[in-house]
Order: sequence, then structure tokens, then C-alpha cells
Amino acid sequence: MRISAAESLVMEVLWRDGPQTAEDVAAAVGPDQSWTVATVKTLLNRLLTKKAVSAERIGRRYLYAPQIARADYVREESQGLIDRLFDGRLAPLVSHFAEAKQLSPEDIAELKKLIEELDDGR
Amino acid sequence: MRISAAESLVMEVLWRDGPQTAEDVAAAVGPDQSWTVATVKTLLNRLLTKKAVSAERIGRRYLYAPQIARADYVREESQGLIDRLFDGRLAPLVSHFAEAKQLSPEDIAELKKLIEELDDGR
DNA sequence: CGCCGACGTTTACAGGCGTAATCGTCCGAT
DNA sequence: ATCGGACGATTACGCCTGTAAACGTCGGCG
Repeated sequence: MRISAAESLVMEVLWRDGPQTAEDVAAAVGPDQSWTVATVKTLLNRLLTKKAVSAERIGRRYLYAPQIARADYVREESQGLIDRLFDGRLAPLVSHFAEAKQLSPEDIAELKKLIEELDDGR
Repeated sequence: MRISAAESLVMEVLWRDGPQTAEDVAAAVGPDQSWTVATVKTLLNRLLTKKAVSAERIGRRYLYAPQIARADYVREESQGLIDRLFDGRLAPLVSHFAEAKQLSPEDIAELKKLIEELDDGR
């Protein structure tokens, strides 16, 4: 099931800080988004029905924990974008960023190093 | 203004095949999506109000033409994803694909060539 | 032992989206 | 001059999303 933009912000804090209560999530994400606690609770509940998080009762409260791996989510999102916009291939994306002058020398160096490592591994 | 997923499919055919009528768009995109002509017309009209396409009257019909460049759209979408998932940097995305074993030797070769060209240009 | 308050659950509601049918108009063929 | 059909414009409608308030329950303090 699809995770929406707002929901993904909640997932991000669960991934980053681990299992926590609705209050904690609200404290972590609320300021940026200026969401009320109620909003965070709604999002957590939607994520629950989507089985994207689990809830373990700890006394009066629940601890919410991610049920899907961030890597999986990231892969799906990235693959989707690359499929939609770049014919499923990664190189054109990199190329696009290069043409749009969106790459700093540091970026280029970093990429170079990365690719060389990949190539060595081969 | 935001271009939705369905709308972007319409934009893609306008970008690919140039200005054309609603019928043409429907013929180009309809089969894949199994949309009726009515649906395509709705999407074109929404794109019109979003100023993403223009309409030039040719006799009885309109020719719809893109009003935003594909490169701009692509940049926004890509940048958005990279900002949301990879802290705004491109290398981690590439790295992620590598780790997910989503890169073929051809991909690696292509990237290598690309990066070397970029590096030369520097 | 009863009540209050903290939680989770349920309900709300406007706007966007996907998908389409219906309406109104105007061109072109009789 | 008329009428039907082809187009765009308008209207429809249910689902998802963002954002949140209202409701109900249960545990702990007094």
C-alpha cells in the first residue's frame, strides 16, 4: 500500500529514532510541520491500517515501530521516479543533473570515487 | 502548480510528439491507460488551468502545446526525491542503487564514462 | 471507590485526483 | 436555412490526503 507524503515524514522519524510514542513523534516532527498531536495520531493510525508500522502496548500507551524497511521504501520511490522520467535507467538521471549544473565539484568527486569502487568490485 | 501523475502522462505525449489535439493525445496515451477521450479532455483542461499547456484554436479544434519544459519538470521531480530521501545529494542515490544490486555492468560502464566526461570538463 | 485526565479511536471536512458522462454550441452537410 | 454531429466546457462522484476535533475508555490519584 502506498505511503503518502505526510505519512512518510512520520516514517522518517520512526526510522531515525526507533520505536516511540505518538507524543514523541509529534515532538520530533510537529515543529517543522506545525502539526498538532491529533494530526500525528491520524497519520500513525493510517500507517497502522496500512501495516507500515506496528503498535506495542506499553502500559497506557503504544510504542509505534516501522514495519517496513527504509531501504525498501527508498528503492520503490527511486525506482518509480527513474522509471517514469528516465526510462528506467540511472545514468540519464545523473546526466540530467549534470546538464542542469546541479553538480558541485565535490559531487563529481564523490560520484567518481563511488563508481570506481563499483567498477573494482566487478 | 503541481502536476499529478495522470496529468504527467498527458504531458509526456505532448513533449514527445509536440502540439496536438485532444483526440491525438487520447490515441497516444489512451491504449496504455485505457482512458476514454473524455478523461483525456478533463486532464487537458486541468493542465490548461494550471497553465502547464496552452491551447491554440485551429478551426473547430484546439492544438494543445506544453507550456513548461520537460527538463524543468524533471528537475523539480528529481530534486524533490533527492531532497526527501537522500539529503539533497545525488551520490547517495547512486550508492543506494548499487547496494540494492540494481546496477548492471552496462549501467556502471555508462556511469563511469559519464563521470569521466564531467570530470574532464572541469 | 469515584472521577479526571491522558490516550487511542472515530468522525469530520475541504480540496485534489482519477475517471467519466452530460451539456451546450457551432460547423458543415443537405 | 436547418439539423445533426463533433468538440470543448461543465458537472459528477467516490476515494485519498492533510488537517484536526470529538468521543470513549481506562488507569491512577484523592
